[in-house]
Formats: sequence, structure tokens, C-alpha cells
Amino acid sequence: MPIRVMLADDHAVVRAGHRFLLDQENDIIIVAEADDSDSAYHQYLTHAPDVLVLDLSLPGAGGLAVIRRIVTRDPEAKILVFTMHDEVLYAKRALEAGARGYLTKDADPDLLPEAIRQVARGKNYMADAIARQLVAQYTQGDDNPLALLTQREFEIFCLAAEGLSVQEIAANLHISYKTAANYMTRIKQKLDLNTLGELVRLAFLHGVVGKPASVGKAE
Amino acid sequence: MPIRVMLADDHAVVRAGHRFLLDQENDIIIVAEADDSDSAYHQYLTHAPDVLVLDLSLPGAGGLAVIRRIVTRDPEAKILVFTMHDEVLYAKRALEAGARGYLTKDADPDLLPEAIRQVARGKNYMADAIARQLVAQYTQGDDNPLALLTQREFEIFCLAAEGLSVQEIAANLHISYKTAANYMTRIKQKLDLNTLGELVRLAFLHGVVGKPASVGKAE
DNA sequence: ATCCGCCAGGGAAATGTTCCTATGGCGCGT
DNA sequence: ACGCGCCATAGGAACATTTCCCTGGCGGAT
Repeated sequence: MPIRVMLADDHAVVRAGHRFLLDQENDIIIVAEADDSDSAYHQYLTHAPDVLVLDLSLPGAGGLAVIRRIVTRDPEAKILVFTMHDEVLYAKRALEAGARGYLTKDADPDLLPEAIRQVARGKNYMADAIARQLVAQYTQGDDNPLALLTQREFEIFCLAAEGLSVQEIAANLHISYKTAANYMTRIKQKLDLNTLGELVRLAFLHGVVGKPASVGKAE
Repeated sequence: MPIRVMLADDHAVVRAGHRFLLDQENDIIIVAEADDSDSAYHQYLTHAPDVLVLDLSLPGAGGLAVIRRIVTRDPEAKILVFTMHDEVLYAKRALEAGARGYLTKDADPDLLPEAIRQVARGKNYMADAIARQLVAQYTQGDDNPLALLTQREFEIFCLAAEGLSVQEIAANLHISYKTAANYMTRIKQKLDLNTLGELVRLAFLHGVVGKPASVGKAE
């Protein structure tokens, strides 16, 4: 019997791409799709797929939040993160939140079906590069100040690093302006930052925000 | 006769998605694909597609460079940019470089076929949100928005981009806090920025601040 | 001479930030 | 079951910053 897969990604193209690629595997069928956090959560509960393929940068509460919500409800949930970010930090947090696998969009597309099968079988799957860095991180201790942040704080940190204003963050996360502002304050304290600017720099320096290829460079 | 389309995107999933979605349109066929800059350029020349759908963040020379190279060779080239970035800056640069349309990945997927048809017909196509911002913003702006700044403004911009607070900037330049604050306001206005975060991002994106390698980053 | 753009700053109102406080949920040890 | 601590959420008040408006000085155009 085939592996029942659900897709959660806010970009319709990416979902279509997965559908196209996975349709060619005869042991995998797609039973549901979602394009935002809430929808992902509810679809998961109603369809109970064997594997959830999830993009971390979902609009709404955010991919990490979805993982946590789902895992809380169903600790056996098999979630495979497939995302743009090749940043270790994200992988680490996603795994902590309960994901069983992590693949980046740069990975060879053939890897996804294989990863899905692994995860469906109850194993974990990790992109090599990420895995190597993960162990490196764990071994050499945590000098990464970002690790001090709670999951939620980290999410807010990321949004701020993208240049979003406090009210945009609040709107994005469905929380009050006050809460977002309070988080910002706490984050700056924890990271010993004085200005928003330092925060963004830190994010860039740690590669949390994807530096858009070579758009502004050269010439 | 169908519109001959070529895809250039480094993510196989995204190409598959486009293929899947565009295959359903019977007036559009995909004649070539590329996953990096050089390949995109050469494929374009050999296949001479009616429309090139291009992701700006191509590895290699970068999407903008590809546009310029292709347009130089073939000023009639019809290039439609389809990208992750909804930042006006990229749209503007892409259009200047010779693109005929700009769509973001967040756009309704139904828009792409329509955009392709428009561009194939020789018209321009622009995502609404982007278009509105474009005209609102750099109507007669310079290539580099930073060029709008006076020397002094630029100096302050740089310091802010380094993460300095307003008072630090004032101290650094031996001017009053008020003056520095007023400059900051004016700079944000000129560049159409809302937050300090956006300013720092802009600086990074334009390479104003150097990013030290090896902080904890990948490959 | 006059105008104009740039630099520098004051004052006041609007906005934002920080600190303190409080609630409810959840997990953990006893 | 109970308290304890941590986290997410958020209101209020004090405090700080930002923004807008305005004033001057200075130097380069016309």
C-alpha cells in the first residue's frame, strides 16, 4: 500500500512541482495540500497522512509552530521539512520541534521520494550537508547566541531580520502589537543588542536570512 | 501555434511545478530548461524560445546578469521574471536590465500563463503590488537608490548599516543627536524604508557593508 | 543679488520601546 | 495532586525615539 503524503507549502508552484515529481513514484500518493499554517494543521488532523512534507516558511503562525502543534497532537507524526533555508539553525530547531527529516530545495530532487520512504518507515532523514554541520555544532558546544532564544523568540527574530516592522510581525503571527514589541525587547536583551540594525547584522552574519544570490552585486 | 517557453530556475521542484502547471495550457509548450546562469544563456541562444521564464536567484552569474547578456544579444528577447523576492528593488533592476514582466512566487499560479501570453504578445506584465510600488517609488530614480543620498546622508547611512545607534552616529560625526535623528528620518524617506532593519538589509544587498565569511555559515 | 540645495539643529506631537505586572497553559519533580 | 518554573500572551505607564516643521548659515549656480 502506498505512502500517503500531505504537502504544505505556500507556493503553489512548489506544490505542483512536488505533485509532478511524486506522481511518478508509484508507492507514493498525495492526499492533501495546504498553503498556510492553520490549514496545514487542520488538514493534517483530518487526513492523517503517513508523511507531511512541510515548508518552514509558511505564512501564518510559521512552519515551526505547525510542527509543534501537530507533534503535540500526534507525537507519532512523521514530518519531513523541505525548505529554502540551508541554515543549520533552522534544521536544528525543526528537529527539536519534532520533525523527522530535513531537506533543502537545493537538494537533488531524487532525494525527496527516498526521504519520504525513510521517514514513512520510521527512520530519520537528513541532508548530508546539514547532518554534518549539526554534529559539528553539537560537538563544539553552543557558542551560537541564537540558541538562547526560545522557539517563538527565534521566529520573531527571523521576521525582524527580514526587515519587517513590529506591527507587521504582530500581524504575521496573529499576536498583539504589544506582544511582538515585548518579544523584540526581550530578544535584544538576550542577544545583547542595542539596535534593530545590530539584530539584522547578526542575522546576516549567521546566515539566518537568505542572502538573495547575486542580485545587487558586481558591475 | 503554441508559445515556446523556456524555464530557468535552480530548483528542480520549481521547474517541475511550472512544467506541471503549464502543461495544462494547450497554447504553451516548454522547449528548454536551465538551472544556472551559463546554461540559461546558451540554452536561450540555441532554442530561441518565445518567452524565457527566469528566476532571479540563479546560481552562477546571477539572474540579472543573464538578462543583460541575453538582451544584449537579442534586444527583442521576452523575459519574464518569476522570483521569490517581492522587493521592489529587484523588480526595478530586472526591468531596467530588460525584463518584460515580473511575478513573485506568492502570486496566484493562474497568473503565470496569462503573464506568459501577455509577454509573448509583446506587452509587459507586472504583478499589481509591485507595479504600484514601482511607480509610487522610483519614478525617475537612479539605478542605485543610494545615489539619491547626499554625501552626508550616505555617511550616516553607512554607520547605521554597521549597526550603530543614532547617538553613536551623532558622537561619531560630532553632530547633535537631533541632527543625526533627522538625517535618519530623511534617509528612510528617500529610500522608502520603514524600519532600520530594511535599511541594514538594503546595505547588505548592495554590498555596502562587507560580510565577514566563516561565522558559522555553510559550505 | 538671489535662489537653491546641503548641513546643522530646536521644539512639539506622534510613535515606539521598555519595564512591570498578570494571566493561563504545560511539563516536571515529589 | 500540588507547587514551581518557563513560556506565550498582553495591558499600562514611563520613558525614549522618530517625525514633522521651521530657522539659519554657507557655497555654488544664474
